[in-house]
Amino acid sequence: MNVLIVDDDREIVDSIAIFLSGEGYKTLKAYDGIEALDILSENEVHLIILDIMMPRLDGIKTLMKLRESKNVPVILLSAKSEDADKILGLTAGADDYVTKPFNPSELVARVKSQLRRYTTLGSMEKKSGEIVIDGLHINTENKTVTLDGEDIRLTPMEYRILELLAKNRKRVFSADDIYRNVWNEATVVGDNTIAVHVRHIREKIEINPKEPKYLKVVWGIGYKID
Amino acid sequence: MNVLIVDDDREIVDSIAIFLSGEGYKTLKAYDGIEALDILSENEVHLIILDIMMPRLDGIKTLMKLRESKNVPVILLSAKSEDADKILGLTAGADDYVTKPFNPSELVARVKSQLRRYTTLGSMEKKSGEIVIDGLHINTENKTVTLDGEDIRLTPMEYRILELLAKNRKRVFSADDIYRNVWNEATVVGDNTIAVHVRHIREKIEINPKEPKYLKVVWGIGYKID
DNA sequence: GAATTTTCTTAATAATTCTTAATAATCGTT
DNA sequence: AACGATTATTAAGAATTATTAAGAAAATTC
Repeated sequence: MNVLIVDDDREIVDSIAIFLSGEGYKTLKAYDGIEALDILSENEVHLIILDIMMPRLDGIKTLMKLRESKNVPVILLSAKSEDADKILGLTAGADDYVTKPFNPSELVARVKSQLRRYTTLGSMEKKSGEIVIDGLHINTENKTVTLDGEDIRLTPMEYRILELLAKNRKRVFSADDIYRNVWNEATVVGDNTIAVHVRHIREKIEINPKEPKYLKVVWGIGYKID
Repeated sequence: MNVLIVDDDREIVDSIAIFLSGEGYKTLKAYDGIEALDILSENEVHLIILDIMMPRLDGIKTLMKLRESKNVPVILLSAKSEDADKILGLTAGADDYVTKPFNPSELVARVKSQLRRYTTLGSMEKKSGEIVIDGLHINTENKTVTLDGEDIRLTPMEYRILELLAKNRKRVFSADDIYRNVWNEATVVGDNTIAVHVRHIREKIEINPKEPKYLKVVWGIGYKID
């Protein structure tokens, strides 16, 4: 992993470089914004540590310039701890903001944190996109359901109810719980909607709806899958 | 975008919620780690703001637990500004660390910063002019689309709708939203135009338009690609 | 300016969700 | 075990929303 360190104070650049090298990162150095952009255009850079106060081209302007073409994580560095500056920096496209003087270990931790998201990206959602309950497979990525290999066509509402119960096996949901989770609103009194949906789901995923294997009733309370 | 706020101090939770709601985020609330994990298992959460000091299950333990299955961005919140705590938190899998008392606007800026990386995902390298969704490649430079290598001929209007949805994956657009974005004007009542265009796009990019892989319907709301 | 393509309109059809009501199962009480 | 009360299941259909087909209107191309 290559980290570009940008600051007009060479001592700071060097000391940061030493800490990062110790953690196994390759470091590149620049001493103002123009130099930083030059290096960026020629090298592969995975993260940038960018000081704000610099001659020629300051950190914020550099950040805005590089954001036109690159999407690499940027940690801003600044002597000012003013909130307004932090907000400005973060709004301009920074991923983090550290005020000087800083603890080198904290900076290293923040570098690692940003890069971790880079490397483990893509799996923003659940790590496993599939819930398996015996023959019932629920793919939460493409919202598809198969039963013993056979594709099951569920309506959107039916799918959401099934996914809710499948995600929380053994937990019992009352009709009202389901309503809240799926519709995001309280139940209307004397409502039978959930029961109807449950029936439809059962018709599709149960061989014998009278003796449900998956979607079971808990009398007086609600429904569950276990 | 849904943000889960976790803190045993209800006042803090409520005030953060107010600020985030003002920015258009949906908020969910929990008052300890156990509650947080419950909510996480049932809801789609895009970012978590997590206090460290909490009864029952503290923030760090909660973070470690949820990292077993989820990869959602987490901003830690703590009264302690000790470097050691920050480092511990960041190492445990947090994406950011904010100390109390904090400036609400700064917190909002950090939330936006974390979510920006989430939404503009995939394009870690140069902002390539290409959107890739499985076999579907959309070249925003020359406005061309290919499906599994095959060239797809879309009309200008169809292309603009597809690009809009593809650029904002997972986001649901109502017919009116699409109208506003593509035509820059409000929808006429009782209009079916969007549905027809969607159908045409589907005919071209979906192998089986009945079971759309890319351009999906969200019943009662609109369309999306995810 | 004729031919072609693209966009929009209309209307019929299909799918999904919700409501209602009748029936069946379960439970607690006697 | 019989009873009434409660709760669940089921069926049928109404209301809502989406899909589809066909063709008219508008724009573009040659």
